[in-house]
Formats: sequence, C-alpha cells, structure tokens
Amino acid sequence: MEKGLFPNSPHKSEIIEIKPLRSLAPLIPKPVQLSSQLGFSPFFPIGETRETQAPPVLNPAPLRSFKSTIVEEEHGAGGGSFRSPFVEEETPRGGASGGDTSSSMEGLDGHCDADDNQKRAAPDSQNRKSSQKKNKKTQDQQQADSRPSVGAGLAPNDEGDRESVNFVLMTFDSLRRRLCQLEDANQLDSTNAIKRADLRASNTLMFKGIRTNPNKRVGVAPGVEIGDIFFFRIELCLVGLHGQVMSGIDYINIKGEDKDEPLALSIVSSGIYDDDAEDNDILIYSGQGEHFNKKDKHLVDQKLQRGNLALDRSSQQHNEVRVIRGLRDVGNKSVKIYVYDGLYKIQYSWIEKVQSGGGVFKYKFVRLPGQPSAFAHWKMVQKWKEGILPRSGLILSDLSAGVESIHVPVVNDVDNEKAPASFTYFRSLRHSKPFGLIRHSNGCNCSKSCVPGDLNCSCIQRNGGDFPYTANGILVSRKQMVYECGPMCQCLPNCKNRVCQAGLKLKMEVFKTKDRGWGLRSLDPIRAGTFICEYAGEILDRANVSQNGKEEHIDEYVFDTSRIFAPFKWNYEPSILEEVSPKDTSEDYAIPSPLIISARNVGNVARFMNHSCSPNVFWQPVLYEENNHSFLHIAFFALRHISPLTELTYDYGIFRSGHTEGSSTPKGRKKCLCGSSKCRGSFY
DNA sequence: GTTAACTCAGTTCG
DNA sequence: CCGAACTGAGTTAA
Repeated sequence: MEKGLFPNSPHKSEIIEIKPLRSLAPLIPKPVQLSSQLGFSPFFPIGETRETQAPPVLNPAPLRSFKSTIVEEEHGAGGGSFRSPFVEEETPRGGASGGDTSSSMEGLDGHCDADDNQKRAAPDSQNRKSSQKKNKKTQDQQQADSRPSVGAGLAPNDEGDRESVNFVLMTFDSLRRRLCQLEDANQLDSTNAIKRADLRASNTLMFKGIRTNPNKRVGVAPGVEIGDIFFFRIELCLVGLHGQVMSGIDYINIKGEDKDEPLALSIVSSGIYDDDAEDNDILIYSGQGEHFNKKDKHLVDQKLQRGNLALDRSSQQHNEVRVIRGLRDVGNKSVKIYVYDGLYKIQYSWIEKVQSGGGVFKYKFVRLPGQPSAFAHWKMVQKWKEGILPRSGLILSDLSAGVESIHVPVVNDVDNEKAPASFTYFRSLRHSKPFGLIRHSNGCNCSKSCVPGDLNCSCIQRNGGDFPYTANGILVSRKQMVYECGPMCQCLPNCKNRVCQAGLKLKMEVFKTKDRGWGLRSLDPIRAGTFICEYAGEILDRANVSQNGKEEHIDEYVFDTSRIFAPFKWNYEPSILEEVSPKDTSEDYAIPSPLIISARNVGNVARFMNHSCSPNVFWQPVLYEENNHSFLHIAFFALRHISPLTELTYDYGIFRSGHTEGSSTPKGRKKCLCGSSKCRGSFY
C-alpha cells in the first residue's frame, strides 16, 4: 500500500490492476496431511498394534528421535535417491516448490553405508529403555517410546521446502507456548509437570512425523534460509539443520575403503569455547570434550573421536558444513539465539595446548563466498545498537519525539527523500466520540499482578481461564478476543496481562524501501508471538466513512476490521495433543462492531507497515477497559521468528465492497510487490 | 547400562 | 537490579 509515501507522491498513481483477488491461497500449506495422519487414536494401549489404521508403509518413517533418520538412509537405496514413491504419495507438499529431489544427497552421501547405519539403529531397545525411565513421562510420550518403528506410518517430508519449514516451526512453537501456558498456570498435576516445554513439544511433533529434512545430508537443508533464526536447539533438529540436541557437532558415517569414516555435517558455535575470529566469514571452532578434571585440577586433553574425528576428516575432504552461530543479543542477554550462517568448509585444523595442560582441537572454518550475509549482518546491527558503528542514512533519531519509551529512528539508505509526510505521533487510539461497549465493571481485583491459573481473576475468566500470554509476554494463541487488564483493574501496571498497553518494546526503525515507500523493521530479533505494536490512530465512524466513500479509497492509512482477511492457522491443530488443547481454538475473531482506524493524521509506527501476501506479522483484537468503557484495540504480533532488519509486513485484507468484483478496476487498488510466491498480485 | 554433549530454565549470590 | 555461577531436569547417540 505504500503507506509511507507522501500523499502527493507520483508513485501514488501507480495503480495497476492485475488479476481478480478471489484467488486467495491459504497461507499455511499442508505439508503434512494432518487430518489423515491424526486419524488414528494417539491413545492406544501400549503394545497393541494398530496396523489397521496405518497406511502400508514400505519405507517406514522415523517415529521420533534423530537416529531413526539413519534407518531411513539404510532403506534409501544407497542413499543417493531417497525417494520412495510411497513417501512421495503420502506427503504432498501443497503443490509448492517440491520439485526434484535428486540433488538431495550430493556427492559424499552417495557413499553412505547401509550396514553401518543398521548397526547403530536399535530403536526397540532404545525405546524400551526410555519408557522404563521415569514415571514423570506423559502418556503420550510413553506411547511414543513404545511405538514400534515399522508400520506406524507417518511419513515426514523427506525433502523440505520453505512452507514445510515454516509449518513445522509454527506448529512446534504454538504447542510449546501452550505447554508453557499450562505450566505457568500449574494446571497439570505434579506427575505431568512440564519442565521443558520445548522438548515435550518436539517429542509430540516427532511422534506425529511433523518435521522436515529428516535425512542427514551434506550441504543445504532445503527450506531453511541463511539468516533464519531459532530460539531452541530442538528447532534446528525439527527442520533438519542440525540433528544433535545438545552436541555441537553433527556427522554421519561414510563408508571408506577399509573402515567407516565420519564426516561432519553441521556445527553449532555457541561462543563459550572462545571461538571468536576477527573476520565474520571465519570461525575458529573448538573440538568437543574440553573439561576440567576437578581431582587433578587440570584440563583434560580432547580426544580425536566422535565429532572431533568427523571434523578432522572434513578438514581433509573439505566438504560443506552448515554453520549455526549461537549468540546472545546485546539488548537481551538472557535469550540465546541461533542464526543459520550458511555453508562453510574447514580449511585446516590444529591442536592447541592450553596453559594448564589441556590439548584442544581447533578447526578453521571459512565461509563459502556468494552467500547472503547473516552473521555479519548481526554483528553490524549489534554495533549500531552499542553505538560503536554510526548508523548510515539516519535522518531522524526519534520519529515518536519522545512519545515512545524507546527511540524510533528514521533511516534512508535508498534515495534523497528526507522524511515521511508529517503526522502526529500518538501511541494509541484517539476517539472522535465515545465509543465502545459500556460496562460497569471495575476490572479485576487482583492485588499486585494477575497470576496465571487464578480463576478468581475476572480478566482471566474473560479469557476463558487461560492467561493469554506466557511468562515472558508472548501471545500463546490467536483467539476471538484477548482481554487484557486495564487501568480499571486493581492489579499494578506491570501486570503480565497488559502487554499491548506499554508501547514499543522492540528497537524498530522506519526505513525507506527500494520500491514500496517507507517500511518498518526491527533491529531486535523477534520470536513468534511477540507483541510488536498496536494500530494507533483516529477512530472513524462507519457512517462517516460511507458518506465519504471516495475518501476511504484515498486514505491509505485506514485499518478496517470489516475487510476480508485470508484465513490462516497460527495455533497448532488441537488433535496433535488433544489432552492439552483448550476447548475453543477458533481463530475467527469476534469483533463486536467494526472498528475503523485512520492513521493518516495521527498514528504510530504501525502506519508504516507494508502489505504482504505472505506476511510475518498478524493482527489480533484486544479489549481492555478505560473510563468505564471497553475499548477495542488492534495489536500486531509476530507470526514467526523474524530476523533483524527484516521488513515487518501484514496482510491488509480485501476491501469489502459490492462493486469491486468483476473487470472494473476499483479505485485505489495497487500492484503488490511483496514478492511472495503466494502473491495475490494486488491489494488495496 | 553408562555417559558425554557448545541445552534450558530457574535460583542464588556477589 | 544486573550478570555470573550453579543446579536440576532433560534428550539422543555412542
């Protein structure tokens, strides 16, 4: 919509009609056939077979665990062409880029040794052991553990693509957030207590086969893009980027002349071993096994085994190794983030003697040229934040002029435009007249801060008993309406149920895009479900709007809840883990009466967010009370993890109007430049 | 069966 | 109120 353009900009006349807007593609593909996959009951008694409902799997899918992927390779016709026709049938990828998978295992993979893999694959004993382990395990997990590896039939995507990766990550995090929500509320009894929601969620997903790139492979993991960020090690496993839950080195065994040799596939550098390097394209990585012998008080020598051996072989073979950089953001050091930095090769290795006697393996990784920068970008942004490096193209240090608690810079690296058209910065909604539902409620009576699980809190009651946010302020699920505590509540302003009222928390900047006017992006990494901002502005009266119908077309800064928005799923499919799923999982918003906001004259950063048919931000209605009225707000949340400097976009939806169908070109329609494969071509 | 592995979340301590 | 240091629960693979 080019919201940031000057109203009189010549670009504004760029109204090009393309195709009918009816061809709305759902945002979330169907990379796995959930409905059919979940057709069987997940709650079978242990030991009972359930082949009756399972498809005739010739090439059994891994049920859980990363080791099972090796089993697949064993069946995979020598590794080179892991492409069972069955799997192909069972896992349509929504007609997306699917394409040819023949290059999935290039080069060295072809030498993969089936026998060796078989030796290491002992799923049954493993499972038995696991299920004996502890009674703390949930029913679901026990079933997963005891489940035989053949014939259960959830085929994962053997070859990932972008949609599958997004789907897997979205499903994972949605389930994880839900488990966190339950944990916060202590709604599970002690035997079912969730200590590690991330592991618990991933267990379920592995069990259901909701993952991509399950085969270990050299080189790229299809669908994972350089610069992608992750917040849990287990996420790397789910998308096939790095198959080790804890270990930093992932490898496979390759059949050699005499014996099998390991070969490194991917590494995670967490920086704790002091693997720093001046050049961002170089990484000095330390081998594993460094530890301090407390008895003798010296560092123990590392051994040339396991990951170290694999890295050693890779330094001779010079094969591609995926590198994931673990780092802590300068702004929020408590959060660890993993950045996929693309492919590297090991140039050489050596042994370094530490002063107290320990020998440490060192490997020099060099980044392959021609890849988009990821880690280097990070370093740059961090330096901007710390003030070490001046921000180029800065034209205004704070767009909000002090209204927000953090500065909102305006930058232009593209052309000479000095600033967006002037407007009044306002943090929230301005009402032209009293608006909203009158309630004679005084809000909740909680003393300090509302506590998840406290069903006496009237605000929690209105949310259906669930606290809408996790302890760190992340939205758990999309829902009809989020009810926040407000000024009328007795709880303190720092109550965890007041996420959308505190203004901006992320370091954002308004920037000039190449071809879409001004846009909005963040310097901070954003995890899925993070509150970004609300849509601030002046509330318009619907009657007024229809009177001045022409006005509405001209006003690019209108947010209208009565538009038609492409439905999409953000919450996980409840049947994935029925026992923890809330009753109402509807993502259809329940908006009492249409809300129309104009940010033309008055607004906040939200007015600069551009449209995309494949957005990374969505909106959610939020209600809270002020001055004895309930006021509806439009809050934006991150749809997925968003890397720094990525433009923030949401789906503008379609203007609801009788005369817009057919061949006539409605006024105000614009050519969409979102660049998504799902692009609808145009928007209002 | 045991243990290593560049985890994660929560608590304590300076 | 931080960051560091520590602890416990947790997983897979070897």
